[in-house]
Amino acid sequence: MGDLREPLKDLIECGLPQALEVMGERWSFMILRAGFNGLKHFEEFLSELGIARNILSNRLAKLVEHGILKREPCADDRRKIEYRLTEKGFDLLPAMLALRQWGQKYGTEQVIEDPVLVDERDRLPIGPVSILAHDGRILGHQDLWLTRPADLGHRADGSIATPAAGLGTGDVVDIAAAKAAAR
Amino acid sequence: MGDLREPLKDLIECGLPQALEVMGERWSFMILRAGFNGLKHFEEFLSELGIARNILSNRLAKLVEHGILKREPCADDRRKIEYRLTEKGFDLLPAMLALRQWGQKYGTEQVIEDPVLVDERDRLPIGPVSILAHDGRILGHQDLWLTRPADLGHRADGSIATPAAGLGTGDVVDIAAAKAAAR
DNA sequence: AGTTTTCAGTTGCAACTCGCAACCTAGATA
DNA sequence: TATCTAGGTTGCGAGTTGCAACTGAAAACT
Repeated sequence: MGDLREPLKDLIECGLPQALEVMGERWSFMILRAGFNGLKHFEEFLSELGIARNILSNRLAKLVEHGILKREPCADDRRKIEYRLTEKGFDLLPAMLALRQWGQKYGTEQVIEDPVLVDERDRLPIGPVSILAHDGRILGHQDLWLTRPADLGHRADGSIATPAAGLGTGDVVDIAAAKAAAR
Repeated sequence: MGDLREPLKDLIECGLPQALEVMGERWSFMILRAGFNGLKHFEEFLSELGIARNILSNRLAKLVEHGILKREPCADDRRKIEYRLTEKGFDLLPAMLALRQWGQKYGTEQVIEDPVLVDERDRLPIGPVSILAHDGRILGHQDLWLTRPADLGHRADGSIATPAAGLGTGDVVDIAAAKAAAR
């Protein structure tokens, strides 16, 4: 497949484009979810997702290529191939859950989650996926600031501080100001 | 393994497909990120992202339609239109950050994050986006299980409990087993 | 052994989406 | 008035998706 198009990758000032390169594809997250649910074989994914064969083949290959799934021939039946999550794949769980929780919160159709995801220790439902401070406090978007590495640990003193929830474009410090100055 | 596997249920049992309906589109997350960075106007998104005009127009309309952005004519210049994040849009921050952190962790190219996202209170970098238990403990994928709502709060006793961390399909599968198999 | 079924694909083709460039319209600016 | 600017829309070629049919090898029946 000739990739004449990878504009996303050009904006490599944060990890987002890198993540989207793989997971931004149409079925990637659904396949990942199926993987978390324990599906391993081609035909399982096929009937579970209702995806076209060629697309599934292509997506699985891409996920394997990017190290999110491992492709291994089955021991007992050598026609079968097992697609299993790698550690890299498992590390997508927070992202997937966050997306899922968001979809659930705002989805039009009221989703009655028949099987509920719980903490195995006390069997109580898990809380929302959260952004944590270094000391474990839960942060909201109001609590986030953009700083240069050099300024780490220094409190804002009026001129250095950035009243913006910037998230990694590579813009210097104050994004709004930079934009304003640019015209 | 799961012999209790129930007939495959619809995929719509979890919020993921709902979330992907909007955010699964090719540029949605990049536009969202730009929104978090304070960009508001069409031409700003255009030059920041390098996206085609028609696609940007289409994506913005879809994001507005889904209530992630608000479209409001500018007061001072009536040609201009402001696209601003709604609360629903801001609620995507954990998902976006989780994705970004994953991309940063595994990205091929070493991203030197020049501006770092920090907790505004102490200006220390934020921690990883995490799955929390109801009491605030950070959970890994080993700690997650799938239960029926009726069984909430009851410890596993061998027959009722479901040793699974399925994430919405209704399948009953052990995520720990999947993880063990992954290596 | 010979036939059939299952698994994991590949190929061909129609429909759709993307990206680029050009064009359009209302509102500012000179 | 003419021109510029912001935010689109339209047309076209290329790329992507989905469906159905075909392949090839390894099990499973007969």
